[in-house]
Amino acid sequence: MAKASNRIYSHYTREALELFAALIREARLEKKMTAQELADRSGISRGLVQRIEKADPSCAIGSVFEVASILGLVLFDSDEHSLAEKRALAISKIALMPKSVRKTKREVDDDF
Amino acid sequence: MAKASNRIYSHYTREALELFAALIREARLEKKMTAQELADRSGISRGLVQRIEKADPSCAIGSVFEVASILGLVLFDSDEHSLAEKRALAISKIALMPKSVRKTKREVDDDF
DNA sequence: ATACAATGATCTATATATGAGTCATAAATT
DNA sequence: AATTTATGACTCATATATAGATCATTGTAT
Repeated sequence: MAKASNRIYSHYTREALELFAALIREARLEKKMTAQELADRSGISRGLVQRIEKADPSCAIGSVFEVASILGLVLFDSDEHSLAEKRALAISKIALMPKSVRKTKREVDDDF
Repeated sequence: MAKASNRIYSHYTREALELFAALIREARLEKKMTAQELADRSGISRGLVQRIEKADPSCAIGSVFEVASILGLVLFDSDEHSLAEKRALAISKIALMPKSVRKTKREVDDDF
């Protein structure tokens, strides 16, 4: 068996994973697609689709996003900006920031 | 080397991955956290943080979400409903749907 | 200008995710 | 009610992601 990997995840992470999994399964059923079909179209195995729909944290993020994409799920809630725009925006913002973080003696980071 | 896995991903998937990666790096720099620090707090290695920030599709989704969670990134844009609420909603919706998809002779699924 | 710490890149070894089956059960259509 | 397909659960073999180094370089701060 896959041994379930005894890693620990935050509550938030688990819930996000479970929501994502539920959205995927919901979309698949809505589109009346079998797990096998979805697997084929996504270029992965049926077993992996099953694990994705069970919110297995060890699945490759690329596979999960691809499945979501095939199902037409909207990632990162595109409201005003498109996905590409948001990406470009974030990247240009990063360009303006210090490229590496320097730990001075100034205690831990207290930015709140 | 990791051999980069020659899998193919949709354009949408790639952009989503890159946006996610950018948001993570941006948040880390904003919080003045070193890659090592983020790795420690997330329970992963620095190398993995690097790959995540480079939008490597093969990273485990659990690790990526955990990193995002540590950085306080909001997954699935919680507007009206909380993450948990959305999850519960999706799950109860699934419960009302047919549990398995049946392929009749009625051509492929033409739902558009 | 110098020092030092963080990053990026790369390598190796090990753990483990994934694909490819199989089987039993559940559930949808007839 | 009977049939047949999709699903869920499991096993095994193999590919590969990950941790854990090290080293060169870049960037920050003094």
